[in-house]
Amino acid sequence: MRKFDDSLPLKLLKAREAALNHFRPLLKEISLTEQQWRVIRALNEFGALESKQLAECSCILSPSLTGIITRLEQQNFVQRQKSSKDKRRVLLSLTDHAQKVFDDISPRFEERYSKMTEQFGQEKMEEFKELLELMATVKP
Amino acid sequence: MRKFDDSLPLKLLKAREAALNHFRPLLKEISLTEQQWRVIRALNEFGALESKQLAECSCILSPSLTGIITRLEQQNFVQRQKSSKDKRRVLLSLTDHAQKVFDDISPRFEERYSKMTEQFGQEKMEEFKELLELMATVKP
DNA sequence: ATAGAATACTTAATACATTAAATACTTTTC
DNA sequence: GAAAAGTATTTAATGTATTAAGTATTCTAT
Repeated sequence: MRKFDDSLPLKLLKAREAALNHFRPLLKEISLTEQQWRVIRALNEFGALESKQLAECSCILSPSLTGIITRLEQQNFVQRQKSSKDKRRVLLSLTDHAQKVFDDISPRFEERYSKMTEQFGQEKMEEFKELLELMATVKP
Repeated sequence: MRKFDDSLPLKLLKAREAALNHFRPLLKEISLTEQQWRVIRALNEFGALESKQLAECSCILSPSLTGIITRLEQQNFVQRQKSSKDKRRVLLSLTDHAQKVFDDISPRFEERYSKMTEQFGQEKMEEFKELLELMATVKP
């Protein structure tokens, strides 16, 4: 039978852990969790987003996102704003403070990302990302 | 700057989610979480293990494992046994019940694993796993 | 125009992740 | 041989994952 270690989900977990280890020191430095940072990155790129859209693109389920946003709001990183057209919807966006923190720190993330890519190998990384995208499309 | 979606950790997360979706229905059927199943699979392959070894090989941190084992013990899947040589250590092993459940269900996991591999492509899967292993070794 | 279906978000409950600190035991060192 | 340093596991505290259910609002079909 297939060995324990020959498990795709486990390998994906280990690879992700290894990748994240390149960025944890920076996250710790700015006292943000991995998920909080993902949310901030998404809002930085897309501007204001509704909760559902943000959940979709950041790969976080709505119930989790509610708590994450609440905490980011308390720390003055994100602001909630109810839509006037559809009162069910909530618009989320970065505060000026968050934008500043992001602009300050993101070059250092980029730097580490480059080093990681370099260590892994540029070409391999391209190939790797393509395979990851392909796997993301495989349906049960 | 690099786009939000062009993030290795995010791609790894999405790929893992997609992979896990192949097995979630089975896990739900036997009412075990992904982590509980990982622990059971490890104990099935390696027999009795100390807590630290189990944490290491199943990629679960010790504090998390304590809770997981406690719950598996309550459900009669795992038994704790203190080492007589070193009273700090705890030996963990599957109960007969767990072994039976494992033997019954694992062929169906294998079946789904094969289908997933087939959909993805056998050769691509080999290549993919190699890249994942390589990534797991890249250090910050 | 309105009952009922659908949608967006939140709450609730349980399980796991992460970091720090505590506990209990073992090994080292002087 | 006892204090100090180290180790294995657990506890504690906070944050996130997952599923189900609740709330408020909007849409749809009569």
